[in-house]
Amino acid sequence: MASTNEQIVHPDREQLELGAVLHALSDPVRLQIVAELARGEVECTCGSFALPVTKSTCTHHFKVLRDAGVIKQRQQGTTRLNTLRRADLDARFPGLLDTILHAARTSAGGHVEAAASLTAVAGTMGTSSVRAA
Amino acid sequence: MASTNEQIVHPDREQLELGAVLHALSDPVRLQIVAELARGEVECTCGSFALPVTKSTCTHHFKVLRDAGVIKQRQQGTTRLNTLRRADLDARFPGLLDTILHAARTSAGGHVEAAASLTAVAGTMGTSSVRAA
DNA sequence: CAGTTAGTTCGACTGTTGTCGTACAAGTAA
DNA sequence: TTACTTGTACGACAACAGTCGAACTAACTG
Repeated sequence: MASTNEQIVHPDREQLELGAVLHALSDPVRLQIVAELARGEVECTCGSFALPVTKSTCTHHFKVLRDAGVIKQRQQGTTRLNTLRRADLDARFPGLLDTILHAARTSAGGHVEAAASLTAVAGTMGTSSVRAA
Repeated sequence: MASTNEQIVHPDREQLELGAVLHALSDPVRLQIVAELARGEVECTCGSFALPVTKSTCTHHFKVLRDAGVIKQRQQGTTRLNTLRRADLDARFPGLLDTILHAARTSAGGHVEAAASLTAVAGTMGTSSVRAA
């Protein structure tokens, strides 16, 4: 594993809180993560994101997203694969994710090109980091 | 006026930031304010909300909503009339407000009955606080 | 005029957030 | 085994958020 053998905990679908989700998505770094995650429906490692923060900060943001129920993390060797909990989010808050992602894409520009960097980085990644959905 | 003659500033439609809006709506008190504001399309005074906080905290929350561009405030005698900036929000972030309000209404229950209290309080209000849309 | 009403402003306080660096753990590759 | 890679854990820190109470301001009401 990446670190301790502590289990990765995710909230149940029924436990998702709107406030927590909105707060999780109100940070630009986390919104960028979710946007990249939503673009390609694949499992991405934490390191595959071109984020302007250090590793530890990155870990923190992924934990916030996970605790809010926005993403799911799965251990795979030394890496941690991330996926959007799209089904759960759509079930609890219909249309919320798509609406926010669309708003993030069209407005508040400047982070729209993030997907390109993701794709570029993904090309340099190892074997098991990305797999087709 | 309620206090100083300082002008009430609102951001332009183009200046609305998604992160700020999401952050503004991630607080339960503010979400309640917006939900009540959205229910009846009228101008409500700050005091017409049955909020579980003091006046000064209330002022703070209204300022956050105003700075984020979620609401518009207009001075009217000693009171301040609040309206949702629905048109601006819909223009910048299509569907976002309705989606969040719907999510707040259906899920995360417990604040759904807020509208009833608003109606009750509105009935006790003075003359110019509520007017038909 | 004095009193009431509606809301702001100003500290103050506590808790949370975003950030970092260093140290560490676990798997993978040489 | 020895590195290297990937990520976590742990302080630490400054900044911010939400809360309150007290003082204040301005309009309205008697």
